[in-house]
Amino acid sequence: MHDILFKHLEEKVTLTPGEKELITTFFASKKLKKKQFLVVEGHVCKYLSFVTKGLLKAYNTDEKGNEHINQFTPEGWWTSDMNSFFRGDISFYSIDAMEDSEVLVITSEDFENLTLQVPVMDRYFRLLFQNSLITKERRLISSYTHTAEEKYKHIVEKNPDLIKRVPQNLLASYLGLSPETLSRLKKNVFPGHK
Amino acid sequence: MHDILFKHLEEKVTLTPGEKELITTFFASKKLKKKQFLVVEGHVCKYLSFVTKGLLKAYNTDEKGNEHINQFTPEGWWTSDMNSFFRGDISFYSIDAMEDSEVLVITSEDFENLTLQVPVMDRYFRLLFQNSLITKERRLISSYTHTAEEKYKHIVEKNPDLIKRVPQNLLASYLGLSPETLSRLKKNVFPGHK
DNA sequence: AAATTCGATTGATCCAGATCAATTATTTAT
DNA sequence: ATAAATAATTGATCTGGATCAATCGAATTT
Repeated sequence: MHDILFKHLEEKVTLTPGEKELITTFFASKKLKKKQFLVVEGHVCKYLSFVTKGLLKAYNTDEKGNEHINQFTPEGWWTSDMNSFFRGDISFYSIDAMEDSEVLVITSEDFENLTLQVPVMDRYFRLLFQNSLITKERRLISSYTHTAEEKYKHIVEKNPDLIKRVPQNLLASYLGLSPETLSRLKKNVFPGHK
Repeated sequence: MHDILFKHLEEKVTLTPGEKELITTFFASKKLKKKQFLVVEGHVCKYLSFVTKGLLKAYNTDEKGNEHINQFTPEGWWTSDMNSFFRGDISFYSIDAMEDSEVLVITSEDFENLTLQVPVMDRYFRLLFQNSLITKERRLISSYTHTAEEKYKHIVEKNPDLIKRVPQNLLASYLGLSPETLSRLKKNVFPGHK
């Protein structure tokens, strides 16, 4: 259960058996059925969650009722409304399961204790956030500089795996496009294909 | 010189006198005249820089020759092309001084040594990156959901200080707008004013 | 202080992608 | 299996903001 978590932690930092044991005690396991919510927009996001199985999505609903997907989270990745989790504000995003899923969750108080008791976790999350920041920055620049078609080509190339698991309308939302636009531009990207 | 740096570090973590002394040895001071480059797009970004005076900008030039500003960095903030600095790739951004400025710089090897010798720096940067990530995420969602006018109103409200120091065409670039659009929408936001 | 460079404004036109609407798959639930 | 709900496609139209172009203003440079 925690094996996937340790595998990921140990890609970035070295852990002693004692630290591993301690880390285990901080996380609770949670099963989510498809469509079940982990966080609901407007509530406080109580958990930082590591996905061990399945696929979640985090999204915001704007004033006009349009949903904007912020993140897809498959196995081996973390998800949360960070602003809500770390600062206690109400959550801007809802997070729900796109498939039957399993997550390891930690509360913010426990997160604080974990980093104090196992300082190398600060290093792990420093590296994790550092990488996320690089990715997020790229996405932001891409949102300004790339055309709809370029954005689609790019994600197909970089995340072929994800494309297969995600309905097209939700992928459109993630890319900041309307479903119609994504449907149309596919013909240009794969002219010959069904 | 390093005082501003310590003031900022100590907002997030506690440092012993010994740690402070050690930290000091890792940073070199650098003066930049207005328009001078700290990094040039296409080269490796050698430094992570803490601005102690002045104002820098980080920007990318796309295929069509348009500049897209990624970040304005005034005193008390960090700047770098993180992907280049941490991974050694060539830099996607250029960074230059918008005013005569002073920065404290650290190389990536020294950054690695710093975090190993002063582990609490991992915590500091974990917290720093965590906050940056929250901000960057908001900007990304905003780029999809908000109109040009909303983006402008928002930044005027949140960064009134910055607005005064930044020419309008560069602010437009930061917001992903053309200078013409920003000029026009101002009339709607401040109808009475000159 | 004149000259040059750079930024801001205003007007006219254009276009990528959104929106509205209808039709046809494809899932999901019963 | 059948019905109901949801997703994808296609067509027609609209629009926010970009682009092109000219003028005006402000700041640097010599």
